[in-house]
Amino acid sequence: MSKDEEILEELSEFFKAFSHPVRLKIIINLMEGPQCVKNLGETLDMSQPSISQHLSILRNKGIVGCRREGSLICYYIKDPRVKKLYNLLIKEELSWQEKS
Amino acid sequence: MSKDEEILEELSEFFKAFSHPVRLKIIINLMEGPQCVKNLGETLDMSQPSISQHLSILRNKGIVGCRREGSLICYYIKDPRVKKLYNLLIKEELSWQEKS
DNA sequence: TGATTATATTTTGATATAATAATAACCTAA
DNA sequence: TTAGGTTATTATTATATCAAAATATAATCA
Repeated sequence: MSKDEEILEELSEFFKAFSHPVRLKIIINLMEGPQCVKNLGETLDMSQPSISQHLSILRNKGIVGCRREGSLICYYIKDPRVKKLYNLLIKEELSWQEKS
Repeated sequence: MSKDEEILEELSEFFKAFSHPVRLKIIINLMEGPQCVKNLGETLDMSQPSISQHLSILRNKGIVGCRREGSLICYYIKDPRVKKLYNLLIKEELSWQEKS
């Protein structure tokens, strides 16, 4: 596979991370700051395994990172492109977010 | 479904359009200007039905539009978010594109 | 150590998406 | 009207994704 093909593969994988409403929710929440899985689950009102599965997808793509903090595992946005994308296209669509 | 849920659904569908390398290629080509299906097929070296299927996906999401021009059908970028996204995240990753 | 809380992984079944081949539809020109 | 070139649709099969349930792992605390 050529260099350009690889780039397109990687880019499409990046966008695939954003192509599910639950993952979008997770990403939007993490944009406000690092969160542990438990908090995410409570905020989004979803089952723990479901949250965990989507987090592992985001982790495998390098979109988010995580660190253990005692008994909790704290997730945070890792890929710098996320912030760009959030500011450019996502933030302004969200009615519950103030535009700054 | 709440308003916010709908927004997230729509956004995730938008990103899904970019989550396949062939669709990315098509979009990148169309960013340089409108193109007929035949040209796209030759440029991307892909089967006509495959191109046509991906174009119909992009069409259904409102990402691209098309018009007939004689015996050809000409596709063009329709969703204004595409240009933003292209300039922000895609252009700079492509080695064959000059950065402006 | 055992119990509890927090998180991850695996499995299963349902659904969606993909590639390919075959066919249909549409336009133009002879 | 027929032929040739262009595009779309359909059907099929393979693969990927999804949600949900069950189970496993890891840390903390009694």
